[in-house]
Amino acid sequence: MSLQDRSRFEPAEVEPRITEAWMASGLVHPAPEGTAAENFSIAIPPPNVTGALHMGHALNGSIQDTLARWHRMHDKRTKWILGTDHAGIATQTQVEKLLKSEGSGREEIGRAAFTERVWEWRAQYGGTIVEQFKRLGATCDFEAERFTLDEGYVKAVLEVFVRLYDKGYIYRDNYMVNWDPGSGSAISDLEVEEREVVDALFEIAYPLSDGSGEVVVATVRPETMLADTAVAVNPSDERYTHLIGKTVTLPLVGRELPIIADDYVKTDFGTGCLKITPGHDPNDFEIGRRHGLDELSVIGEDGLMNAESGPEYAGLSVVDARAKVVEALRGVGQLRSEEPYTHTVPFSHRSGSRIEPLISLQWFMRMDELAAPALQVVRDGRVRIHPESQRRRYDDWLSNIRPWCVSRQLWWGHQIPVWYRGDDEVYCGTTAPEGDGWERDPDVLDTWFSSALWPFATLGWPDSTPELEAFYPTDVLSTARDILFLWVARMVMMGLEFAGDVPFTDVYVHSVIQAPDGRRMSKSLGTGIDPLVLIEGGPRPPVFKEGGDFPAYGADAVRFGLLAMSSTQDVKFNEEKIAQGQALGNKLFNATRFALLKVGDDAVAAGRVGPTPTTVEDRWILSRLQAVKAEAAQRIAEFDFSKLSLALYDFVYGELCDWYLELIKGREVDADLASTLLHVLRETIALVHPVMPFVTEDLWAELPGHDGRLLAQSEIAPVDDALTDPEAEAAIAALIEAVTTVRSWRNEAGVAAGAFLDARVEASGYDATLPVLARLARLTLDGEDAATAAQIVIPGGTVNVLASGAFDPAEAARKAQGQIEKLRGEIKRAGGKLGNAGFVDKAPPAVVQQERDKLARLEAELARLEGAAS
RNA sequence: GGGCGGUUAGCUCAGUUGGUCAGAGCACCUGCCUUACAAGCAGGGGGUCCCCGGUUCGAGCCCGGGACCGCCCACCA
Repeated sequence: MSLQDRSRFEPAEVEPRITEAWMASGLVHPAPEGTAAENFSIAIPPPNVTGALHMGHALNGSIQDTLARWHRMHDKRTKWILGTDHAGIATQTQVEKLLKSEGSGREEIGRAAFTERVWEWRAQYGGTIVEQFKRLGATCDFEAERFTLDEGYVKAVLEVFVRLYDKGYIYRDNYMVNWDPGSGSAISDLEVEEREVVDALFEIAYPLSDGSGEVVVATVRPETMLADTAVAVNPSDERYTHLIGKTVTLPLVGRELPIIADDYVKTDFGTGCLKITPGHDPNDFEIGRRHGLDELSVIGEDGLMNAESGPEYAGLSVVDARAKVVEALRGVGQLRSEEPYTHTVPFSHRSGSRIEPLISLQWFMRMDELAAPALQVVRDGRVRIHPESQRRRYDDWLSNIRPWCVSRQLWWGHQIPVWYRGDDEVYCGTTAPEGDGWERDPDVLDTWFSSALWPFATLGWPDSTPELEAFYPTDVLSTARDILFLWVARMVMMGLEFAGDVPFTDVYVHSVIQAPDGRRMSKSLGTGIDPLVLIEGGPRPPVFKEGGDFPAYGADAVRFGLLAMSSTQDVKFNEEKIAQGQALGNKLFNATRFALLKVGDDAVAAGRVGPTPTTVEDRWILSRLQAVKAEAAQRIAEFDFSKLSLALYDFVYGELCDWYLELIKGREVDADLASTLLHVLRETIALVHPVMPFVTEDLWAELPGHDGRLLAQSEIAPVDDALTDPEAEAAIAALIEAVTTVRSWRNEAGVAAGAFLDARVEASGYDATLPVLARLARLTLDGEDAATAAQIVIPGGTVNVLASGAFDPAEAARKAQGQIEKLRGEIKRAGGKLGNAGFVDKAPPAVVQQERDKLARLEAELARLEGAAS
């Protein structure tokens, strides 16, 4: 349908067609040529293969695509690396659920069949989120999609593991880990979240073995006493120094426990005596290692009490065992107190289960050597983190880094490339060792281990490939705050260690969009908003006070809205910003319609497009266009996407449409005007394209003067300083103020909206704009001799309104009186300021002068108004 | 327990180095179908810039204290 037959932009109709054109053009898949310094690349944070597009993806997708399109349109070979993450636990859980629904299970079908099943699952559902990114208009490299478990990626992961093993950074050890009973695996510190819970705090008396008394310890986990191997006190705690070296008898168990001294114990907390359970508490574990204590385990990896806990408890759940232990202690009279106690305890971020600290044989990675250079590049500015405030977090974390538990007791993931034979033969390599009897370690690596290699593993590392040459290091990494350590910091470490350079030069940490009520957007809370529903229309989720359906806002509007919402801090979802984007798209659409209608088919056919100003408003809009282009470039450079999108909006509405298009409505169209108008429109559309790609691409095709390439493949021309025109800007600024002032006056003086007022303009600075002033303010300027009935003060003079029946003189007088009073007030304030010796003496001369000018101006205005009123 | 951020119009938020800084969008009120757009146009009302001190000729902005709200980190039983 032709443009003139439509009066509004219909995204649903246009988006599929445009997407197809982009994909067919090959623009998303750049040839691996040139160097990374010349080219522009971004690696997408790989979404989980199980995932569906949520608001975070939509925001980050909008950000990255805006950057990609911006740089592509500035003549950079641009690659946006795309792929998905195998997401060990999430995916395994998903498929296990599926198996369960079939009455089967992972243990029943075995490892090989299970992983086969996951691959099948991925083939069937894994492409969802990638397609959803397409709906957003994202120009990721869909032709080179990667997966963190594809063949090349496996090669990279194994290579990295082996090299780290050979360096001694990766080692296997019995160590205290965060055991997640939910997933049946160890997890890293970063996957643990602290939650506040109310438990009971128990005080238990441990009698001294020599019968000379007792010590009282406090605990929220009495069941772990079965694994106690000591009682600790602070060495400087005089209440207990005489007991150090003695032993107590562990109630219920009868084991003798030494009383040891350790600085960890606080003297001013609890009883000052601490039961030590190295097998089930991270602090006790550390203390135990310091003092060479036994490490007993009474809780197994299944979360149940094990044989070690004794026949009475073995097989019980931790909770049941706790009750039973408390009961038994009460029975023997050793329970001293029980009271409610609020504290924070660790939970698994993934499964939601309460973490069980256990000693377990796991693979760990020493991080300090890798952390030092990663810290340095950020301090040096080789990697810049935006906003700056996030840098501190990065710095703090890397400065206090601890070993990383990298093994997971899962089946879905990169299996650890270590083989064992017998009790003491160990082999680590990228391929299986020669010979018989070798058995591979069953564990897989933490998903983040492979994610850490993302920017270079996706480009072909460890091979030396043209892709690495052309696109590594990448330029920008845009991500949410919650994975700054989990992912970003580790990429920096791995990039420096293995790819020989930083993985990216700028990290942009974007805001988190919260639900409209300020809560976290979450599927389980019902506070989530599906970006696709915003694009396509559909029911509003319950977090909205007002029900009904979202209109089909379209991808452009959603992109604009999300960018406009974004900030350096978290923000609440604001539907109005999406609507604002929709309005902008529609505005551009209609502005283009108008321009094409205005210039006519002949001018379109002639295809002459370029800046050929013949009037002051032409010079003005060309000058303003340079300004908005410069501002856009600056906003991109500082990653301020909110200011970027709002600047575009302000230009299109506040300058191009409200004023320029209105100003030229009264003009005959000549070839120069047509050329200028089409030029301004083209440039505007191109400038908006990175934020709102669909509507702009659609309109681009309607405009003359392009070379057949898609807008997405075209350039945004650089700012042309020769077109910057302060004189024209001043003239039009005055005109705008004059028009606005007269309109306001008319409204309040009761002038009918369409009526023309007889008037005479007595003001300087309107030589070039008098006719448009008259037209836009609806003034008739031919009553030379008539008497002035009212005066309106405009920049540079007045508009003298002549007596007529078109306005109410009483209202006009009242309006004038109001203005006079306001002016007197301002004059008084300015006069007071200038009468203040402190101000005149101490303020900078320019400020004082400015105030003097202001006072003079106000007084002149007042004089004119009073002259008219008297 | 440390660290960071926030509090500005009814709502969501901008406000660079202290001096046209009291703003935008939406909502609201008034008037307009002025043929690009009623998903539009023109005009308008509306704020103790969280509170208390301080610095300064001058504070939304700087300093001190406080209140409330978020977030991150953290091994007090």
